[in-house]
Amino acid sequence: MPKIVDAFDRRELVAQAVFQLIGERGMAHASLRNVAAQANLALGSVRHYFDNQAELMDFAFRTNSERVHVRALDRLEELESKPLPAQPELLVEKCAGVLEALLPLGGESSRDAVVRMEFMLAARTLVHLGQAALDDYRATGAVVGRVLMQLLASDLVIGSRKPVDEAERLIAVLDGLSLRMVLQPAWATPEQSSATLRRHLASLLGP
Amino acid sequence: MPKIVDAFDRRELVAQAVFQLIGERGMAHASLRNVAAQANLALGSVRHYFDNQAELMDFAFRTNSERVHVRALDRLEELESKPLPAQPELLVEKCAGVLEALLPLGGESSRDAVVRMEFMLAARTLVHLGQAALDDYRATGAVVGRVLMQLLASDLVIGSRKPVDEAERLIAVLDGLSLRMVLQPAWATPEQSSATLRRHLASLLGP
DNA sequence: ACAATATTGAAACATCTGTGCTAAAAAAGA
DNA sequence: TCTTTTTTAGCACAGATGTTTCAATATTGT
Repeated sequence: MPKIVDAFDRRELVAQAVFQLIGERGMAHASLRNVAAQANLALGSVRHYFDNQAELMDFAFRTNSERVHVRALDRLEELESKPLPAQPELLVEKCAGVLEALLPLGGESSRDAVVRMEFMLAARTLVHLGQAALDDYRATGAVVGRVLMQLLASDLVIGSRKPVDEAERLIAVLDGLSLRMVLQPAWATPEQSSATLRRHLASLLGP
Repeated sequence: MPKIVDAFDRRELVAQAVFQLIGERGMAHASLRNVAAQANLALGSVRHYFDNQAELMDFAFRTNSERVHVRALDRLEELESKPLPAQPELLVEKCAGVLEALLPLGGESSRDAVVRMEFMLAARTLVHLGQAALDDYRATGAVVGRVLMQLLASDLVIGSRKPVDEAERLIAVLDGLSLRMVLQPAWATPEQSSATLRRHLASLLGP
């Protein structure tokens, strides 16, 4: 029997190369040849693990989406496992900590968010990425929804806010902050966005 | 002297073709040949009015950006020219009317917003579009800032909100709503986004 | 050592891209 | 009508892309 290279590892290594290329030079430069070069592989090798470019892109998209949401879900489950803090400030802090996993606040999460945005926009016209985009949307919707439940359940909430409405607004805030940091990182700093997110969450509790 | 075709009209006609292509098939398909075909022109003709593809894209970007902001500024100046309504509901309605010019709520504004988003993301890696993207950001920042001034000046505002902070948040809401409608028009309807925007504005006045 | 087969490498093909260059067509002044 | 100059059209080139095809390499079980 021949050499057995763990196919999963190999595919993820190629996906990493895709992320690097998209992050630094944009989706247009994520060609098979560029990806192969970035991963130090031959074009034939890449095509041995992925039948199509479409399959490669779908895999990379889903891998990226999973990375982001796993980060958020880890923090979320840690939040849900403990009793909620009684003070509003602490509660806001906890919830913001979860949601910040969805923002490009530096390090790995920054490149992930950029790549995710590129994939999302690409999925608008590349039909074979449509399902992955839908799955991504559902995943972030679930995260935001669960965080919001924690907030609104803590009888600290003022007035009668409809959870669905506030989820819609909170998702908009998150997407907007994310978009701005991706497109104009010089203008939208992590500290600024972080603070804006916290202010928004606080405004859901106090007036 | 030869035939004199109004160069401005011609350039805008070509830009229209660019918008159509980007809106329907994405930035990647906005090649010179596709643009020429879409505009019923020969490749040589397009190149007669634009030296580069870079120049064409820059012109199209700025034309698109101008369309969006002119729509908003028209409504804004009409708002600023009259005394502010005393009732909170009417004030919110007026301000929302201005800001809705920045959202893809159907008709021409929908395609404009989609195209604008594609250009913005493209400008992240295409350096020759960087300046146009910056100018666009400044323009929407100015619009949002002026609308917010109207709101906060109307001694209806509750608590002590810092205008800069609220501008940041409002821009995020607008960008987020816009992004979602562009990427998932089936999930984010105009009515929904419109309502969310109004709720956000109302929350700046009442608790 | 040998054979089987996953893995790699490379060449070729058709298509598309931006750009440079040249020449035809067309229209308005003389 | 003739001339001038914009406008249009088309060819050609070099480069890049996805895909197909086929041969060479390398590694593991026997």
